[in-house]
Amino acid sequence: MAEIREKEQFLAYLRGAGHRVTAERLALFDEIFAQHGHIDAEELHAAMRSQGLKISRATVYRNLDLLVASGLASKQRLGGLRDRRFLYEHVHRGQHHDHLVCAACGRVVEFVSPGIAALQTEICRAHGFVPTHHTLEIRSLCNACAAPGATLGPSRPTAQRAGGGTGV
Amino acid sequence: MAEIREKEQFLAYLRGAGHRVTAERLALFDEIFAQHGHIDAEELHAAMRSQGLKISRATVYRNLDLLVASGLASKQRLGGLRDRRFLYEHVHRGQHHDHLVCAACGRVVEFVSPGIAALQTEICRAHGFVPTHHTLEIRSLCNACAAPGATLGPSRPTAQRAGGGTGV
DNA sequence: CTCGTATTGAGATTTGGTCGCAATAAAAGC
DNA sequence: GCTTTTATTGCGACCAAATCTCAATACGAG
Repeated sequence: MAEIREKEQFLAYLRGAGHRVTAERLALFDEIFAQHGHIDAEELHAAMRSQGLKISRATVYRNLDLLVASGLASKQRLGGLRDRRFLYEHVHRGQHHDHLVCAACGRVVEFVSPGIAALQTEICRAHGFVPTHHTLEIRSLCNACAAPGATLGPSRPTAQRAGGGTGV
Repeated sequence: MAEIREKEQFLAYLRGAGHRVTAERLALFDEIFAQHGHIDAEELHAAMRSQGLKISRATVYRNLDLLVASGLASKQRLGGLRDRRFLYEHVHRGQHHDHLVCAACGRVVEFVSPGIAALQTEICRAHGFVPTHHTLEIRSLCNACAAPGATLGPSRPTAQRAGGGTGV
């Protein structure tokens, strides 16, 4: 549990924005920080219920938006299989990574690339976009799915984290 | 009307895959090539109906998938406002571009960046993805939406095309 | 502790997209 | 050209994801 700073930040955000601090909001915070990778609202709700927590679906959806507004969670649809639902992910102060997702099986790999980050900024500036709040996503095919006789189905929705700054 | 080659390609694809050439398919082809930017299935359907064409919603959806399978149209959700629906775009032989989309107003700018394309390939290879079929999307904020007192709403859903190879 | 009001829960509703099936119409064969 | 076969169409029902409504609840200011 090293997300104490983050919880402080969440509380500060809530109070600063005139929102109340409710048991549901804290529980949701805990849950999303307990989760490892990308998770959707439905799964999050199920996970909480199965722990005996009483929280409604609507509340999960509503408060996820709050968590995103506070800057502590990101919400995005990743391409490929799982793009039917929004996926949420907790954010650790300032740390940013981008996503490489397999268009066939939905596998997600997180990566950090200084090179691409720089170009991203260039491109934004060149086209009248401000160079902040980027989100970059590359949709491609993982080796397994690209293999000749690939089954082309959801194999394992695992997300692995790539070592920072591969130098690429 | 310079999309004669493309129509040939579509017909070739249909026959090659054992599909029939129907009036609806040709009409849909014409419509998507008559459209300028990204358009969703619902809008496409409405546009066709308003021209007096009789085609059902289901048929539009079904045949859009076909058009994508033929390689003549792309289907993707772009981040930001309009990410509720899939957006379609006709594809001119082999030409590829990526998207820069405003997370607030949904404005989309198309760009081509050799530099980013190269890094994309590197990153794919580095993480066990095959370096083909990329789709790269940068979500950020356009100047208008990032401005201090921005209204933060859908201003104009126009898509402008950026000149090829900015050298960036 | 009391009170005003934001928040919650349950279910209805909306939205985007797919499905099942009878009617229709490509296109192959004669 | 006329059948025959069978993919395709259109319609409405259906499904999933997310949002909304509104009465009941509970946070937190005073």
